[in-house]
Amino acid sequence: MPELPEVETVVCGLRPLLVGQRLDRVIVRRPDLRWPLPVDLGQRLTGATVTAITRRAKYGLMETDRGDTLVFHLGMSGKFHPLPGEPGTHDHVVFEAGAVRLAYNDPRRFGSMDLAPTDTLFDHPLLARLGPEPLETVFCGPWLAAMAKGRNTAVKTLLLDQHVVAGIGNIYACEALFAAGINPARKVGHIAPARLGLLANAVKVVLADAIRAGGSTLRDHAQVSGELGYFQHSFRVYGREGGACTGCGGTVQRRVQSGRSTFHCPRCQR
DNA sequence: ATGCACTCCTGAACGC
DNA sequence: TGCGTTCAGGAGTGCA
Repeated sequence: MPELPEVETVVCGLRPLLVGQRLDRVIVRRPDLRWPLPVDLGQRLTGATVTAITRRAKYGLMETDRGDTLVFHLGMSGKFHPLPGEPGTHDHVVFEAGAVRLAYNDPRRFGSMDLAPTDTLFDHPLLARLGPEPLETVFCGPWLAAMAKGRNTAVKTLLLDQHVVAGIGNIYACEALFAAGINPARKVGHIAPARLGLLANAVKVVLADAIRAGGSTLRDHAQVSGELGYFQHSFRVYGREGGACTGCGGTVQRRVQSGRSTFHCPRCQR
């Protein structure tokens, strides 16, 4: 389940393979991902040279010399992998550039791709209203406090709101709340600003550590090289229901919060 | 404006 | 062994 660290890992893997390369051929084999791909996506990318590959929130951005940028989201199960032979069932888009042949593979098809003009890229509806990057300095305790003001929602829900801060998903929300010692169900409007400062800092530390580990591989995530991330071995609460809390030895609990599993230690997180 | 349920999809894990 | 059920969840949509 790609969140910010996983997308960062994928983008870093794509960069050395594609930046500076001319895309000889881009073949759309299955256009019905989360949204229908633009009908001319393959045609518009074919012949273009990739000039940069970056990331915004959980989106990858592949810029070309034709004034277009490919915006892609990995959804739940999207990955890029080298394609030595024939494409398989879930290899929906194939990129060929010289000796490089890559497939975008996405069994669940929650991912998406679109093309946007580079000069107005951040006006794209998927990107325009995103909150700040969690690793940038704008995202901090005072920012969280401003976002929390007057809100009656659970603190975990606020962390998952991409308009508040962009790129955090279920796993890292759980881990950051544990690191900050805050109960995920606590109403965000009632948390002292100082504690929100601890939380903002915890988000940064958890994400930076996860990027360093190549992300987390649970079921789906893999780097472009096929290597697996290993941050899942560092989880303190996520997926550890019934296990001993690494902080106090108590029991990690799971509860469902707005349809998602939330893991926390009731003793360490208040 | 805010908060919530619902929806998309498939493979893995689980229960009988 | 095999079938049916449940779960995982990012994020847009639509409703109260």
